[in-house]
Amino acid sequence: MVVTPELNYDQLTLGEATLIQQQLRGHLRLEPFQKEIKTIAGADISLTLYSETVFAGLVILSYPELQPIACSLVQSSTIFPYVPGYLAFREIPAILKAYEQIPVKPDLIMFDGNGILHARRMGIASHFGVVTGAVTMGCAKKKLAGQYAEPGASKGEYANVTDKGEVIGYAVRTKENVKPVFISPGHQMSLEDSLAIALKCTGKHRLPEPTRYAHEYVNKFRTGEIKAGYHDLSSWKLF
DNA sequence: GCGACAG
DNA sequence: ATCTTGTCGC
Repeated sequence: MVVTPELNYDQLTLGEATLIQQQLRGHLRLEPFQKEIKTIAGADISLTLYSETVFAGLVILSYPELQPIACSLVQSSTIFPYVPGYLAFREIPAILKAYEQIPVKPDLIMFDGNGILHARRMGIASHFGVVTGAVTMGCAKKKLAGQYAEPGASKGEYANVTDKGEVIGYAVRTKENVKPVFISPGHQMSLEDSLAIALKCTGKHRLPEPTRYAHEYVNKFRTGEIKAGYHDLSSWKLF
């Protein structure tokens, strides 16, 4: 873990936020992930237009089955604006609350955003990983930084995303004839790990199962279909 | 100055 | 991100 003042992110200036990102970058670890993966979580937030209310959540899936087994939902608020490159300061406080509420932490977390595929190599997935010590990776729907050549149209094809001469992630075709998603390691895993895991989490949709379910659940949470708290989603299957 | 720009 | 209907394509 790392020294982080209070998460007074709401009061930070972009200059201060940049300094925090540069400091956190010094703690990034991208060594290959060794252990066996048994659970993987998807993290995401849902917002209401013109409101500072944030509906955050994580959905834990079994791996490699990719079946939802639990979810943690929390309502929070933020006044930090959305600024490309600083998404972490707007979403992490809320996601952290939902994460702390989980009794048994997942082996790794996939975020709806980037890991090191970021101008300063400190996207939301990397930021959360360094702050909590968790194993993380990113999966964004649009390119934030770098350049890439359009990958082949078949599912599973991919292309490197490079920036200043280094590979910082991949543009991955998770479904035939659909726009690619952008994969990158967040913390405690290698570039290759992130790509391999993303491909194994691909189902019938463009978004990998972890983030797809996370998006679905936080949205149901925002509309009132599901209540806040930690919910076990698999016990009923035992009967 | 110009273009790019996760959610 | 969110507000929204039908519609084209696999």
